[in-house]
Amino acid sequence: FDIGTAKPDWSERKSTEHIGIDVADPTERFSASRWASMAMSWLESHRGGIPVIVGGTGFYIRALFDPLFAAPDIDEEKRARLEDVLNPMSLDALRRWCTSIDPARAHLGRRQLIRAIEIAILTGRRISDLHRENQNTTSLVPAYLLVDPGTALAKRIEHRVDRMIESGWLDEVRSLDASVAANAPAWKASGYEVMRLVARGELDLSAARERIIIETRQYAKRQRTWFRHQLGDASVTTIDPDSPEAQAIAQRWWKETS
RNA sequence: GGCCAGGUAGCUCAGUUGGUAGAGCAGCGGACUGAAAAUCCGCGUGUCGGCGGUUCGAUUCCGUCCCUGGCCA
Repeated sequence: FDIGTAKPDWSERKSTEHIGIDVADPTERFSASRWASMAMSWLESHRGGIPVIVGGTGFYIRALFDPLFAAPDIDEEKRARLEDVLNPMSLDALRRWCTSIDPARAHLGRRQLIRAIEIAILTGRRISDLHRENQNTTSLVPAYLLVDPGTALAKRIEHRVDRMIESGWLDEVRSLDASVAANAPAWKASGYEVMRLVARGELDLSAARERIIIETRQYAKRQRTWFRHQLGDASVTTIDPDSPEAQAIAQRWWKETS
């Protein structure tokens, strides 16, 4: 999963050391806390410079500076058995169940409802309580640089998708489809499931292109909403990369944070 | 030029036996504590193609014109 995930290419990796690429198998279930603990160990083993953490997944980055509660130990076998019961359930049914055991989480999405029910049943504790009692802290203080080209974003997304297609995305997906389990979590990455339909001859490329552009735009919209509301009182500097002042603002931000 | 089918939300369409209309998608806003490029929640006034006519009342019926597609010349 290289092309559609926009991994930095070899020349970029040569000019700047990149850490944290290809750290999980496509079939693995990953998590924000796993990423945060990996990231913490990378930071500790690279003292000396100022690390720049780059990416669009606010939840993962925040988990590093505002640590998640310590997960209670859960018997994996019991969890698997419970999921066999939960997975086939309708959204409404999950919501009703969650309303009765952890109502503070009942307004969230399917994935989150399942987790809330699992934690409550398998540990006897509510996530909302664990969250409130969370004592985990870190001395790291982030300074965010939010890069948002505003209305120009739509055009940039189109170009980005076109470049991926030109770079052989379809061939990549064809070979992944032959080697990676169809339900592997990595297929959830934007565009991959749509491209897989093209690879299987179930959708034509131009329809897929439109679909992927829309998916990406919708993801970007969610990112904007997330960064607008979920960063608390962290320091955030915003730049429009197309604006003439962008570089100067970024340099000032860099100086102030270092 | 003739005949037929259409013209309703940004797009694809439904609908109103005459009382000014609603779905999906897109878009916008929001939620978010171990699958987050994920998972969810909320938001629908638009000359119902134009102009006339009938009617208390027309997007709906009638006439006419314009546009699109198909068939025939």
